[in-house]
Amino acid sequence: MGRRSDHSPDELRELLVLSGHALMGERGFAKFSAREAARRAGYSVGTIYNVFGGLDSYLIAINSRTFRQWGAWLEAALIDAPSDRAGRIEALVRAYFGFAQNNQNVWMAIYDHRIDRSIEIASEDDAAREGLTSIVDREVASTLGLNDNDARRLVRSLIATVHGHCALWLTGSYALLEEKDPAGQAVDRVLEILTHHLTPSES
Amino acid sequence: MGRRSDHSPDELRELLVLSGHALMGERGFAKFSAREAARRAGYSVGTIYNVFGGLDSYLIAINSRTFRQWGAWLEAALIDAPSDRAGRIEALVRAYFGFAQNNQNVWMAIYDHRIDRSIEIASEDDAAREGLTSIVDREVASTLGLNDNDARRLVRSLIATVHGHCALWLTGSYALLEEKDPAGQAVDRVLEILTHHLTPSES
DNA sequence: TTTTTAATTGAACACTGTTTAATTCCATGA
DNA sequence: TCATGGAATTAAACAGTGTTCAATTAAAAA
Repeated sequence: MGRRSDHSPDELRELLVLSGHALMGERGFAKFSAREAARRAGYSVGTIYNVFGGLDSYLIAINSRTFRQWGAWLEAALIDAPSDRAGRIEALVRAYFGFAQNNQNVWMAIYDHRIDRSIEIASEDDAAREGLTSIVDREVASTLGLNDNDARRLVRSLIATVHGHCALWLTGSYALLEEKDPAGQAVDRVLEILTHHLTPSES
Repeated sequence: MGRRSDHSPDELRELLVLSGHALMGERGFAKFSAREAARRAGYSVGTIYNVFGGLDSYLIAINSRTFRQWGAWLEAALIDAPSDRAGRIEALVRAYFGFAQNNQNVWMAIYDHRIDRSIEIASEDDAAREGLTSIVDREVASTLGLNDNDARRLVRSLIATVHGHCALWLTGSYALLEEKDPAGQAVDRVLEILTHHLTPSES
């Protein structure tokens, strides 16, 4: 069992997040077990409560790791993307789907974990979430002839549009059960929406 | 405790679905307990396994009830809706959101319950799910100048679009945290998309 | 070296879902 | 009317879970 000289507080925190994230990837949210995650890290459950204060905060930390990986995945995809607007949008949406498909369990865990509004999320975890939308902000909003606030709202609405397709697809929900290319549908919808928000000179 | 003369098999099935549905509404999927649902119906857990064969089938039956209520809610909203196309679409989307907001726990349980692909859903439960999309089919697809298959795909993509807004909103996800009128955003996106798929004479 | 302080554990508690032997009840036949 | 066969129902057992907290252990301070 772990001795406190084995790891600094930060190392221990990281170690637990790593083992928890790996377990989440194997089992998914429904079958996740904090006991098992601690066991695999070489510690006992209590340590998780010491380090994170509670299960919710631990799960938030695990999901934050997913958010950071997701952001990096999108950035990587944008490097190889074409330079025209439609091409970049398509690359972004397909990368969104690609990450979700290649990391189904941890991706879905983000939305499976319902956080009570009373619990406040640490600024570091908040940043991980914000990082993702800021990529889309940078990629989409700046090209639109809208004031900042309208652009912000539109970007978030576009994220919701893509999310809806991805979520219904990966959860195997009825609506998209027979759809062969959900990402393609999402791309089409996003581009259709965007043409409505371009100034004439941009279209 | 329940005696078998108290209820016919069908009545018992219905009784258990009712108590389970009520409990789901109170507690939500994460805190749902089959034991407690059976207890409130006046039976013990084992009865649920007898009647439904397993927890998954029980949850499917509970969610089917939600689907039927949801469908009825939409139909009711369409009766009072204006007769112009945009007005009816808006009424439909807002009713979609309205049901979800007024029945948060049971609505989310639909998507929280991940059904293993191996488990087959009874035709009755399938119909409950299909009923919902068929409402949108009837309301939207027939007005479009598309062949049947394209219209089907588009309708499902529109459902995914609305679902994404509703899901991110109700789960309190980051993207829509500050959005005051998520339903309005969904309506706008749907209408923007639809104008792309209308024949010139319809627009 | 002893004392203090903090990290870590392990056990207890009240719950789950799931299975199965035992019980209880009902309908049928004598 | 009463016994019996069979089906509905239960209770108990099992292996887990999250959560808390006294007891223990190890490192740091004195």
